[in-house]
Amino acid sequence: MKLSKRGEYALRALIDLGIAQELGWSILQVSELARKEKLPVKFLEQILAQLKRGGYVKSTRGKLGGYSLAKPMTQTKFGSVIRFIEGPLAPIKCVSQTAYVRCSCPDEVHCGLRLLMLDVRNAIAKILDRYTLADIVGITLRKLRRDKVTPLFLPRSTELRSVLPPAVNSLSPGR
Amino acid sequence: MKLSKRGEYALRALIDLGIAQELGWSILQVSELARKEKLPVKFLEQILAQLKRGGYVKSTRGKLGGYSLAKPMTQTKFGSVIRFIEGPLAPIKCVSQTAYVRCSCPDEVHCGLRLLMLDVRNAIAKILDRYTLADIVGITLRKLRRDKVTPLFLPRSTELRSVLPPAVNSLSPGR
DNA sequence: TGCAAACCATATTGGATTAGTAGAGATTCA
DNA sequence: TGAATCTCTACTAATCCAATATGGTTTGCA
Repeated sequence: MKLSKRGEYALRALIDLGIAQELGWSILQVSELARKEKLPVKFLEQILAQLKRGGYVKSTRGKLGGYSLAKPMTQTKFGSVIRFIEGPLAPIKCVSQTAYVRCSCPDEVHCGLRLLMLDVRNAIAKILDRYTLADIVGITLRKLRRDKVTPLFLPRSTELRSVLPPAVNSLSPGR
Repeated sequence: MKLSKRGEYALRALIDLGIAQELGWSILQVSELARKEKLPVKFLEQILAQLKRGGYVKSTRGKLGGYSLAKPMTQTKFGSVIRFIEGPLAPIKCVSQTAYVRCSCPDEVHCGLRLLMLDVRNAIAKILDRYTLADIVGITLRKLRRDKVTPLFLPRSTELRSVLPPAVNSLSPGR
């Protein structure tokens, strides 16, 4: 029932890009993302390239380049991303809705295991196909604000710092 | 989110042993189990040995030996078996109830991914920790009877056949 | 123009896991 | 004794995982 590191990092990156976007950053560099989440840069690079091929992020090259979200956060469902990175959500393929394969059991119709795993698959899909990046980014930001924590995307050069949205350290503190 | 073959075969074997028990067989041989489910004998042998170490089945050696369930079916929860064979149910360790490990993210409390995965973990655990072998065996048998299908554990010797419960082919046909 | 900072593409690697296979040994019943 | 069963250990081929390595190409700017 495991999410691979690749999948985990992909989701982390998307959420961070979402938070950044919400705070007014148009773009984040791989190095910045890697530093914030403490991930290996080159591995994350690969993952972002994959996410780009999947249409979840877009990139601009060259100096001042980086990655940003390719579409509205409400349109990125976690189920979709995880299926793209990891494969079907279903624990066994004979209960997958998106990648069904008949299993080796002699009588699929009366297979109790199948019934159980179908339940599990549905429970997973119900969550992952409902929540979008917008939901999680929203929740995260609300929690951060409530606890008065500043989400930090530290720029590395003074030039960049001057482009930061001025209100970063004084976001409406919530209730 | 995958269940390994090892895990799948383990659950299949337990369900079959349960069905057999319910139909009056006291014991099943590995070879018989393997034939019914079309699994590699030697691999299944290993798995059953593991299930025995976990206290889920018991064995008797020698001729006429085989495997049977070690405890009442109501006491074998699927969550327990899967944890034993496969490890924690949680997609990432920082949301595992039984095998928590802190993850590498900088701020666990405000991690949106964690929140999402916690939801997934709970949904999985809710199902797998609720259903017992008794439930699934019961459901399977009801379905088989309703459709008038005979669950076959064909004995290979005539000696054994004479010990079969006589009512196998005339189980109460259900509604 | 040149250079540094970014993304892009492909190959390689070490380790772990998966899904078995192989073979000899121990136990039991007839 | 012999056949049928479980038991134990070792081995393996293939795949996947999580990176790492290397060398590109593109772009902004001094």
